[in-house]
Amino acid sequence: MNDLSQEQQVAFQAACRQAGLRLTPQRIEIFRELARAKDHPSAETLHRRLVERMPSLSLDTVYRTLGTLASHGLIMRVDTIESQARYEVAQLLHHHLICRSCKEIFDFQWQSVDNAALPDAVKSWGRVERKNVVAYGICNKCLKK
Amino acid sequence: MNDLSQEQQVAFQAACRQAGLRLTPQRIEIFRELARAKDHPSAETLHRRLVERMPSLSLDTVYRTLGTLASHGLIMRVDTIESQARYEVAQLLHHHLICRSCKEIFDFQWQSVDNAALPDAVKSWGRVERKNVVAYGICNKCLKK
DNA sequence: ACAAAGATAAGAATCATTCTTAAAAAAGAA
DNA sequence: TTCTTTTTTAAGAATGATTCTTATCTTTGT
Repeated sequence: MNDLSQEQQVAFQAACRQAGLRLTPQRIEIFRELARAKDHPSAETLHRRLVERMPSLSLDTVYRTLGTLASHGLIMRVDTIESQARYEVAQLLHHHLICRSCKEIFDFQWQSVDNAALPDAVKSWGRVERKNVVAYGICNKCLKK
Repeated sequence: MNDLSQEQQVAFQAACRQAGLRLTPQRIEIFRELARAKDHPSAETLHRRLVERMPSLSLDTVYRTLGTLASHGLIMRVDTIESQARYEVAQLLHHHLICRSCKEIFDFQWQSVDNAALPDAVKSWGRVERKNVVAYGICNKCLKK
């Protein structure tokens, strides 16, 4: 646990208080595990990892907590065409590259898109809050198989 | 049914043959309905519409057919964070604007992104096949509520 | 028209997620 | 601290979306 995650943890706790969410060991551990994970895990994957440390943690709590945190903007649900929902801690702006074969999700930055204004046709649609690129392809590992 | 959809239909049938997929009335109607729809419908929505014309059509066939056509690239499954899968006919390159409130999906074009090369960091990842922007916000209809 | 392979309908089964309920824990007040 | 109120949790039932199984029917090439 380095300074960054320490800081992230403190920020998380402050954000919970501000949102009127109680700080429970479950929420703290679920957030910590998600922040540490780099693979945009599903509820089930997170639960599998956490049960080692918190044997009584229920899968339902993981689902419920991820939903709660996402609805308060503390974490993000990732856009995918998979059947299982996957999550990530809302980090600095980034985009996703998804392997059609192994489903691994790779984060990348693309500031020219971040800074670009959306086309005029979109202006009359409503209020746009965020925009992300989702690219699909086959990663090198899978290409070699 | 105008010339465009007529043409689209012929192209669909040719693509099925080429892919070794048999041309059944179910597949033809499912594709036709999806091509006509502008709302990126789910399997259930499509089934509801089609049953009027094809009373014996099973929901399972709609699911199966959408899966088959998507795996052959004839249609696309849309990236969303919804629980139901939604589909669209693979049209000319476009992007999506999704309303967080009513879930309506609006298509738009953004050629500067289409033509832009991905950042260098991505080049070593593998083979990228497509890239789409997914923007979230609240549409005007919902803002007025 | 005929055989072989593929596709469909119906319903059972499965997977992912949410709901229900009673018990346990957090936060604020005394 | 202890009490009180309200939230959160665990467990398992329930639901929603999708897929599988099987027997029957169709398409397609001959």
